[in-house]
Amino acid sequence: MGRKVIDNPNVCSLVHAMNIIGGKWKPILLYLLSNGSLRFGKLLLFTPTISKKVLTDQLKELEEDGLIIRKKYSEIPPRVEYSLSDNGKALLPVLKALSNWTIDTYSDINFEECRIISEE
Amino acid sequence: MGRKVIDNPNVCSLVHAMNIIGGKWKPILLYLLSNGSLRFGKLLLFTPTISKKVLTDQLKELEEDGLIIRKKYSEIPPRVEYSLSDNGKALLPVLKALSNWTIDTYSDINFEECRIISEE
DNA sequence: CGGAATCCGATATGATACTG
DNA sequence: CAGTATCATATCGGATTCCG
Repeated sequence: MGRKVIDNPNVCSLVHAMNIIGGKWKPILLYLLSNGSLRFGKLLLFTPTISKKVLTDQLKELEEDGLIIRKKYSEIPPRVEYSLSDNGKALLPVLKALSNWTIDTYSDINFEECRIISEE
Repeated sequence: MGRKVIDNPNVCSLVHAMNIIGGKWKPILLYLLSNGSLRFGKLLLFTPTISKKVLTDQLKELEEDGLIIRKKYSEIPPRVEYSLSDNGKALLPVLKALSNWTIDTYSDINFEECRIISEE
């Protein structure tokens, strides 16, 4: 009786990747930041059904994993700007490829009609 | 007071993508099937810490989402073979790109040392 | 052999109220 | 404005048992 060893960095790196960007809102947040920095309130506005707590948690995790940068201005009232790090920017093409695969594969779903609408 | 509409198929397709491949073991299962079909028992063997229930659930979801094909042979004892569908195969380059990004970005982690070992 | 059924704990997500 | 703190709920992942 031998031994089967599956020694594959691809598998393990994928598991790691899913831990990092697998959160429900994380791809959205990264995409929202792809055109420049946004304040906490704007991110909250653009993802309408997210709660403050969850947004805070996910942003904190993205920052800890080095995908976004949090810049706090010591003003009253406080202001915080979030933006993509270089690592976060490097992920955008991958997210784009994943998006394209999804659109091609599930052509019965009209992603054009999927809208996120906020009052401002 | 105007209205802010974020109408982006990229965002929505990404959410859909994460629903489909965001499961803890799904990238692993897809990768394991990249070299050909495998039986239920082999998949269970190659992902040692997974339970039967979770493996069953995840395979069922992957099948329902059209990424894998389940072929059941009416034998005693029963035999079931799982393989990638064309859609599943089309996802492999994306998973590879995600893997590469992860390895490049988190170079402090040695994914080479990450092993999955099973007796057989 | 390849599940299904059941139960359970852990984690993820969410609603609400409060604060510097 | 940008969070904390608290509580509640939902979903996920896992252990065990049973079955054709």
